[in-house]
Amino acid sequence: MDRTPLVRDLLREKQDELTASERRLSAVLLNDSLVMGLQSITRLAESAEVSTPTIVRLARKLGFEGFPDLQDAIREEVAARMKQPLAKLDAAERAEPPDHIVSRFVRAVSENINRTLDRLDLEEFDRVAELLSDPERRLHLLGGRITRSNAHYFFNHLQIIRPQVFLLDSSPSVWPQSLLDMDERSTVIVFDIRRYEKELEKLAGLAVDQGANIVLFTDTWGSPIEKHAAHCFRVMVEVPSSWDSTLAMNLLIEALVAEVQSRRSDSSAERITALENMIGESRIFRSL
Amino acid sequence: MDRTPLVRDLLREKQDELTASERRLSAVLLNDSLVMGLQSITRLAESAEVSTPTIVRLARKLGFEGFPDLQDAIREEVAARMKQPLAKLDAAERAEPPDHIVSRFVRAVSENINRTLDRLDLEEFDRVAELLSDPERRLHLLGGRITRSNAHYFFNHLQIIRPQVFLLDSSPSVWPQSLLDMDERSTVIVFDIRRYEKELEKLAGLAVDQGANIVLFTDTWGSPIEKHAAHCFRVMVEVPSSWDSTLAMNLLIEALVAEVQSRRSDSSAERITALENMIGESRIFRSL
DNA sequence: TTGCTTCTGAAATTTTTCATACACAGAATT
DNA sequence: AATTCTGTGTATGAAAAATTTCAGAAGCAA
Repeated sequence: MDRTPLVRDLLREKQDELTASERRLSAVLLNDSLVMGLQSITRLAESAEVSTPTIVRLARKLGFEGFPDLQDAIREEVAARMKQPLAKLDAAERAEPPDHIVSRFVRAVSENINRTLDRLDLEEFDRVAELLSDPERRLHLLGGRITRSNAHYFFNHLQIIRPQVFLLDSSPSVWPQSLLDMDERSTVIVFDIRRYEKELEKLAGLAVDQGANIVLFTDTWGSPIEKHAAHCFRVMVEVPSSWDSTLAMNLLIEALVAEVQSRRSDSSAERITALENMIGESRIFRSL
Repeated sequence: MDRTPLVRDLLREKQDELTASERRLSAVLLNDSLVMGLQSITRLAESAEVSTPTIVRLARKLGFEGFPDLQDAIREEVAARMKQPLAKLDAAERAEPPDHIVSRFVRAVSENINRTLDRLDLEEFDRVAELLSDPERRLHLLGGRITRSNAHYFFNHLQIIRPQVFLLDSSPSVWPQSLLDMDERSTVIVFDIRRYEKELEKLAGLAVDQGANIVLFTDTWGSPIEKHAAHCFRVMVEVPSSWDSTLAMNLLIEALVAEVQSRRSDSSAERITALENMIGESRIFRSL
């Protein structure tokens, strides 16, 4: 048997030459480590939601005679992988140099996420989800220099799901106006990681004085805002970089978004439909 | 069909009841971790030097309806084994209720990250890092409705590290002004995931016409911008939520930030010091 | 707009697969 | 020695798979 290039590599290599539906197919194949490709062409077509001719065309594009020929190559590849001990797969299969920044980064991020979850109190998560699902409560979001992006991301989604969501301006000079609205029917979500910013603490303190509830996202060292916060998520942020990683934080945010959405799926569905309509209409006015 | 008993175990278990040629067949199957069983019945028969009826008989003996049924079971078994051990990113062993949204989320995110990395071309990553590290090139960032937050995050960091970084306004009506600056010395970083936005593509096209280089972050289904892009990162975004997850994308962004920073660590250090000073001074003016 | 190219899947066609019927060989039983 | 039983393979056709053809859809250029 000639040293056929691996189907995986072929797929990745030719990715650019593939058409839309061929790429859909390729995604399905790469997803399950090619195992999907061991079905009949018909079933594979259904799985990938393409037609059988598309599959044949892809096979030819990769240099095979037809689908069965491609399938043979896949089978060999799978067989070869099955012989390896499982533990080795991860490192062996991925041909990355282990010291490449991406590899080191992923290791650090995995560690961060794991340790963040270790510390996460699921009941607190649920309580916060409930708090954020209450449409009667106003939500104010606020972040620091770096974490403002995270606040923005959270804001972006929450605003679609529910009413009464506000993102504070990046300039502290206009915060006082927002502060006026923060009372006992408000929840303030603050992001504050290392190089904690005085302004944030100041605002958090004032908000609490007015009766607002604070939900804090911070790192493990502890922001000064913790003492004001009703709920607090501590995430790991260290990575091999001059910067901190907010990935673990984003994970929590995304999980919260998913949970809040599912808690109010009925009402948010209406809201989303209304929103889509508006986007449709406003598009008319856009030029470019 | 939830046939929990593994084919492999079934074979070993019933070994005594098997006839001579059935046993020959069973040996072939067990030999290659069942992968041989994924061929057509004809070829499997040849490999094991038995006749096709023998194979059907064995399948029935094991409790399957026929050969395809057995083959399905084998395929599932192989697929299960091929599933990558998710490095350290695995919430399954954790004490969390496995069906809690957080747990499900983490599992999905792990998969996304692994698969995204599987597809990542490290050389392309390096080329993009180099592109972004060139201080002579202007960088314009741009995202869609949801991905704008990611663009913002990237912008936030790049702007600190290097000069000439610009974030396009969220309103397309003012894009033309930015477009003026996009020439062959510009790199445009576009984020575009599903529910691809026409405006983004339009802008990308125009930017390319002016000679700009496009770096695209998209999902695996393929944004229409791909055809304009000089570099393209495809990330997995599916999670158990109504929303897509941009975590894998954030990972790439953070890794790029780290790499760009380290490539120009000398010059960016100066820049950061200067920035810190400015923050220190401007704080004087802040009131609250 | 109009024609041109590219992509895609429905449908028709060819090829292969899979299961069945059956024949035959050898072993065990009468 | 004749008869049954068991294990096996050959031959066969229905069913499914793989390929080809072709026409419509979608995008692009002029």
